[in-house]
Parts: sequence; C-alpha cells; structure tokens
Amino acid sequence: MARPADPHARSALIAAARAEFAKAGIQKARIEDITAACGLSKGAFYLHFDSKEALFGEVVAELQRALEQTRRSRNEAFRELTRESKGRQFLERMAEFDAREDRRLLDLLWAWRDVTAVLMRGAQGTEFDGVFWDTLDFELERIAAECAQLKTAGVVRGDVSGEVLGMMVVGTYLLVARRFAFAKAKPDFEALVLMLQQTISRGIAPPTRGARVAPQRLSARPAARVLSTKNGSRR
Amino acid sequence: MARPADPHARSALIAAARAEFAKAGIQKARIEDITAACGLSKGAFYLHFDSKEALFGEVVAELQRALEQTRRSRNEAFRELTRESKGRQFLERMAEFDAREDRRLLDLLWAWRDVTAVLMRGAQGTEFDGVFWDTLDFELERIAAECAQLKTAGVVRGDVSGEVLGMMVVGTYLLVARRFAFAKAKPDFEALVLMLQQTISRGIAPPTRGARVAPQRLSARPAARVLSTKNGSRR
DNA sequence: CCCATTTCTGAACCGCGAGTCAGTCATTCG
DNA sequence: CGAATGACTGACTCGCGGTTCAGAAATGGG
Repeated sequence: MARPADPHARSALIAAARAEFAKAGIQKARIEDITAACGLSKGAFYLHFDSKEALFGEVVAELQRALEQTRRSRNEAFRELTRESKGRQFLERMAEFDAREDRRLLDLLWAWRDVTAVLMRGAQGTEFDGVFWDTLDFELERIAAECAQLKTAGVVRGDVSGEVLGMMVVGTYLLVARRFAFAKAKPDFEALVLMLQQTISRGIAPPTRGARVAPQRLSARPAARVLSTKNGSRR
Repeated sequence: MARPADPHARSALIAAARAEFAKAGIQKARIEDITAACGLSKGAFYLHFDSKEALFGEVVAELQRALEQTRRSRNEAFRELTRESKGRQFLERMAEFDAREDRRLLDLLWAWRDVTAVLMRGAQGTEFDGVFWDTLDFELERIAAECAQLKTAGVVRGDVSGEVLGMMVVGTYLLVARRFAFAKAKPDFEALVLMLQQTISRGIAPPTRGARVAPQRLSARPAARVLSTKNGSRR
C-alpha cells in the first residue's frame, strides 16, 4: 500500500512561495526558503512543481482567469446597459455601473495584491515580464471603446480622447494597486472611486444642454490619437 | 610611466550596462555580456566599479538628482506664480505653467526611459526596490499641496481631494513612462498634456461663479483622505 | 512480521556567474 | 634597451542555489 500523499503539501507550497515571491521577488526567492517556510523538503517541492517559475506561472494563470472573467462580465453588463437606458437615466445608470464595477476590480486587486506586486515590480528578466502591464492595456482598450460609444450617444464631448481617459483611470488604479502591496489592512477606497468618477464625469461632459447636440456633429470630430508613435511594438 | 587609462572605458561600460539592464534586468544582466558589448574585459569592469549594482547605483543617483532639480525649480516657479497672479489671470497662468512643467518632466522621463523602465519593472529583490515608486510619492505630495493652495484661492472646489487628483496625474504619466520604454522614437505627447489639463481643470473647477465664493467657506470643508488605512508604512 | 508501493527527504551533484589575480600590455624615463 | 608603473586581460576559483536520486518513511495487505 503506497504512502498517502500529504493533501496539504501542494497548497502549502503555493502559499509559502507566494509569500516568498512577495518578499524577495521571483529571482531572489529560493526553493530552500520556500520549503523551509512550510516544513517540507526541497525534493517535495519538485514532486509538485518543475520549478519556482512553474509554480508562479500557475498562480499567474489563475489571476489572469479571474481578471478575464471580470472583464467579460463587465463588458456584458455594459452592453445590457447601453441597450436599456437612454438620456438622463442612462447617465445615472452609467455612474452606478462604473462605480460598482471599479469596486469589483479593486476588490480583486486587493485579493491578489501579493501577486500583482511581483508582476508590477519584479518581473523583468523573467518570463512574466509585461504580463501585468499587458493586462492594463486591455483595460485601456475597454475604456476607449466605451468612451467611443458614449460619445456617439452624446454624453461625452467629441474632443475627449478615450486613450487619455483610460490612462487617467487605469493609472489611478495602478497606483492604488501598488499601495495595496504595502497595506496591512484593506484600505477603504470608496471615496476614491466616487471622487474619480465625479472628476472625470465633470471633465468629459458636454457643455450644458450638450445632450441636445446632434450625434452626427460629435462623431464628425474624431479624437486624435494622443501618443503619436511610429513604433507599434509593445515589447 | 604608467600605461594611460582609456578615457572612454568608464562611459562605455556605463552605456553598455544601461543597455543590458534595460534588456535583461539588473539581476539577469551579466558582467560578461556588458563587457563583451563594449569590447572590454571583466577585469576592466572591476577596475571601475565594485559591482554591476554599484554601477547602476551611480546611474540612479544621477537620475534622482535630475528629478530633484526639476522638482525644486517647479516648486519655485509655483511660488512665484501664486505670489504674482490673481483671479482669472491666475487660472490662465496656472494652465500654462502646468502644461510647461509637465512637458519638462516628460522630456526628462524620455531621456531616462531605459533606467526608469528598470526601476519600474525590475527592481524588486534589489537595493533599488521602491526607488522609482518613492519618487512618484514626491509628485503626489506636490500635487496635493498645490491643490490645497488652489482650494484656498477658490479656484478648485473644496470637495476635491488632492490625493485623488495627484493619482490621476501621476498615474497617467506613469503609463506614459512605461510606453516610453518601448518606443523607438519619442512620442509626441503634446495632445496628451493638454487633454489631461483640460479634463482635470473641468473636473475640479468650482461651480460657475464659484470664484465669488468666500475663501473661508471653501477651507472649512477639508478633503477627506480617500485611502483610509491604518498602515503608515510604504515599504 | 515482511512485502510492495508511493511519498518524501536532504546530502550530493553540477552549472552558472561574480569576482580574483598572475601575467600581459602600453607608456615614459634613464 | 631594461625598468617602473598602472591599465587591462581572461582563465581560473569559488560559492550559490537549482536539481537529482539513493535511501528512508508511511501506509495497508497478507
């Protein structure tokens, strides 16, 4: 009869590794320290994972699935919203929607703050370089696409650049995510979410009575791409 | 008589190291590759620097001096501005001032894009962890302080949080800095700077005729700190 | 108890790369 | 020319840490 496997070994290794990655970074984290932290041997580590990078890769894949899921459900809800609501009611619904979805995203970032911190500051020189930053690009694109729709609907001025808008939002949450890495207790970001919404809403709103402007007129002024560059490569 | 030192060795090593750090990160960059890139020997490297970290430390110190200088001159100019200008003229001067100073900062970030990229994404696990991010905190504090003054002067609503405002600005430029790392040619960020200014100005402006509101009334509503956290540590 | 089996251990292996240092090089001086 | 000197070289040393694998451990069955 075979010796039974420790049912907690795998998860213990993952937890210990996550803590060590957060403390020392992927490259400086040592198998010796990871295994010592959870009372297992170096050999046991290799029973479960090919390498520390392989372990981290599994963790990152899980985070990416969570982010992808959040993004998908947000897009779906946005589509519902733009189908159902019009005019002033639409504006109110949008504000609620954005605040709610942003809170969900921040909750997720809080739950994964140890991993995002590593991806943000310690991935260069590893296979994970750019993973987190590429994720930000998805958010930028989403915001730009939503902005384009809102301009067509006449609730955002035609001269507003979806790209800059996205950078303001994503940049803010990027800084928040960084603070999460150092926080011992979950910060209350309610006021932040609302203030960001307000400032941006005011900043991008059409002139008073702008909602009466013919949609064609707004669409006739495409927003210029604000970061002109000949290089399309992101890496 | 001693063999004359190669007058270009030191700067060649620095240039090669910077390129290698940008490509591979501090930890993965190898002395062998750095010296091979500039046609010198490993031993020559150690004639000039104690380690690759020591070399990078000198480069970072130079960047920090440049940033500190920019910050100081900006603070000085801001003090001049707030001393000289009032009312509507003040608003116009502020807009010009902010756009000019932001351009200068972005020019600096462009010039040092290889180093900031490393500090941003590859410093965890090294003595340089947090250096770049700490620099961002200085900017956040500067913006918050300026915002407080502008609120006192009545040109910014009292409910605006200088902290969120700072995050929006700094976060945006953080994303710009990241793009710099991948750009082959300097992007034109003029439109970005103006759009950011506009959006934020509209977003934080007092209600129409708000300039007529008594300053005391605005100061009586201090902005709440939006990221409430019990942890004061940044590291 | 012994046996079979799988899980687990940690000493040993081994490759990598930072750093060293004996020897070479480049220069002027006598 | 040889001597003196500091700059430079690159083969070698050495320690670190990822990885391996012979042996130990844990388990149920007969």
